[in-house]
Amino acid sequence: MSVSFELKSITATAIKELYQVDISSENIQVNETKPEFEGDYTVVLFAFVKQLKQSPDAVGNAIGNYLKTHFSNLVKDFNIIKGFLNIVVQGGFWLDFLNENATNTNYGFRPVKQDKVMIEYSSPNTNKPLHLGHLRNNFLGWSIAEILKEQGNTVYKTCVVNDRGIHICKSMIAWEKFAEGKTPETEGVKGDHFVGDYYVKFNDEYKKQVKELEEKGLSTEQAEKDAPIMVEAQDMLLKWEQGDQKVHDLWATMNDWVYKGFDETYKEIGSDFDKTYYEHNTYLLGKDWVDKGLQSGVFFAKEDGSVWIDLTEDGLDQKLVRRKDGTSVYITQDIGLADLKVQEFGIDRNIYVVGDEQNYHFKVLKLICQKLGIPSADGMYHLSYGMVELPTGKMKSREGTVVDADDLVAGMLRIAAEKTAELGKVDGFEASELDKLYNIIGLGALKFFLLRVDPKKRMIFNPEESIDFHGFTGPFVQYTHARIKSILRKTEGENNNAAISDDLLPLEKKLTVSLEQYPTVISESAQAMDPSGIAIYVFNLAKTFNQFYAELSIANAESPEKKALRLQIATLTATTIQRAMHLLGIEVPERM
RNA sequence: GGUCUGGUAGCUCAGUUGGAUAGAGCAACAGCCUUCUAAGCUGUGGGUCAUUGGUUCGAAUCCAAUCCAGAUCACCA
Repeated sequence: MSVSFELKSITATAIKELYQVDISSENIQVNETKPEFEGDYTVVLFAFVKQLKQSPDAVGNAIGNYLKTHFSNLVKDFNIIKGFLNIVVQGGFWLDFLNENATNTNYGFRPVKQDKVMIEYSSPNTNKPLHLGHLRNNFLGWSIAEILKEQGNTVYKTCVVNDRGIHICKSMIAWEKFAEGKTPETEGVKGDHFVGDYYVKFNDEYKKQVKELEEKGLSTEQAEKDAPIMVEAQDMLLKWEQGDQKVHDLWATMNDWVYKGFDETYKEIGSDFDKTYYEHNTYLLGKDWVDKGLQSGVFFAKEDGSVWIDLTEDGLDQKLVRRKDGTSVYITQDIGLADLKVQEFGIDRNIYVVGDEQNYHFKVLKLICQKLGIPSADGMYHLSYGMVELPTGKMKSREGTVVDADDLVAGMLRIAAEKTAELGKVDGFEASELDKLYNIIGLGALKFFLLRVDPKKRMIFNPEESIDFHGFTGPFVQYTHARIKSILRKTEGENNNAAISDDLLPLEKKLTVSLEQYPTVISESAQAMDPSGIAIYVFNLAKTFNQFYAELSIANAESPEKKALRLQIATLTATTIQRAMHLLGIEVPERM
């Protein structure tokens, strides 16, 4: 149990003993004491002085004295300032903590939950390559999966590939018209980019045709509908749905090109999946649920035969679930897929990492699944994240203003290589080791940049300014780890047991207190489905270590006891950095 | 128009269920490498927490209204 949790609990005990008043420990506020005051943790007294009918000073004194006498193993001393009860934790407590955890290479792993959780993330369309927005999605999904695993859950990562539909047909039509038999192999272009280029070509041609029709006097709306290339794409979609062999062959070929490209990108950025669903296999799911819903009265039919659900009582609108011609809409297959996931994996929780533009959709989906009684419907959660925008506004693939994922990653690796070369600290590295290092640093900077902000907030990325390698960044944290490892290499095998000594110095204390909070940070991040708390935490931990490092010598400490103590602190800091960064999908180097 | 987000330093962002004098990084300026890796450390300047009102011992945080930005409300996916 964490110190702050323990303090809440014993404060509740004290209040009960002293005043015979029950206050739940959750309602007691314990903060870290501000640096300008004496103490480690602070109990905020205002919250219950009214209930106890005494002044903050009186209450604080009573509680402080009670804790000091009855919990002397934890509480050493206290002081009260303006309604804040500052508590000094026994120095021995911190030493015990270090002795127990310093060599624990699994520090932070706490199996407190045993749910089966599915996390759907990435879910690309197969008509164009991945871009910066996908990167945010991929990094978030992967990180949340690791965070939930760290809490003991069993996690299945899944990807739903949107491999059918009008957007694919657009690329296909453009390829038929303009490619003259070219392939990714003949052109030496990555498959997803190759297909994406034809998607762009489609839109160029489409725009041209619309303009021509408009000049002939058609309305914009009519021109958009009548443009020959669009008509051809629609026609191709129809043929695909009818199972036309030639169309299916082309579709399969072009999708394969894209998959190959995606696989490369996923490998590069570290995304992986336990199960991949393809939309061409799932888009017909959910039809039986519409019938069941009609029978049970969850859905209702209108006169024209279309099927709806009325969500007005839930504050939403009426929503269509089956067209009058009997065909499915998008949400129908989501219902079916949600059910399929439960059948195949027996999941308790079903998390979707999808952009916030679909907030409404997922609200509806969850309500429908709950009303239909699909198992685990209550465990459905839309991990909604904000769009990544450019200073000029939204990225638009049709207008070529997207930041391409592969380009961005390549750029990050190049910058990592340049900076590393400038600093010249990696003498003796072999070429393969250097490549590995650039990869660790470049991707570390990128992932940290995207994960350090609250997922639900929109974020702005300026391609003109490269992502930083100093300050609140991945490389800063990685560098701190490398520094520690350098010391640990030199002191390997030395006595690593801190003898009992007097009080810790301020920076020794600050680091230790911070280390002790790590498991709590993980559970808060898991609870909030938000990796940014971990990024902020690990940055602050690294920063504190660097202060410690600048002020105190570890290898040449003033006494053997101090050296042992600081080695413990350094060891646990390295472990914590490594594990916390891993939860963000970021590796840390031994040297850099 | 309805619903939902968001608005904090020049820029990018933190700020736990309301708590002490609102914090980081970047950028700017001034210092620190003969001593464990300077991708580091120390210091300085920088704020009407969008606006107005309310709730109370106390509000960036809760409530209401207003302004601004975005998303969404398709027999599209």
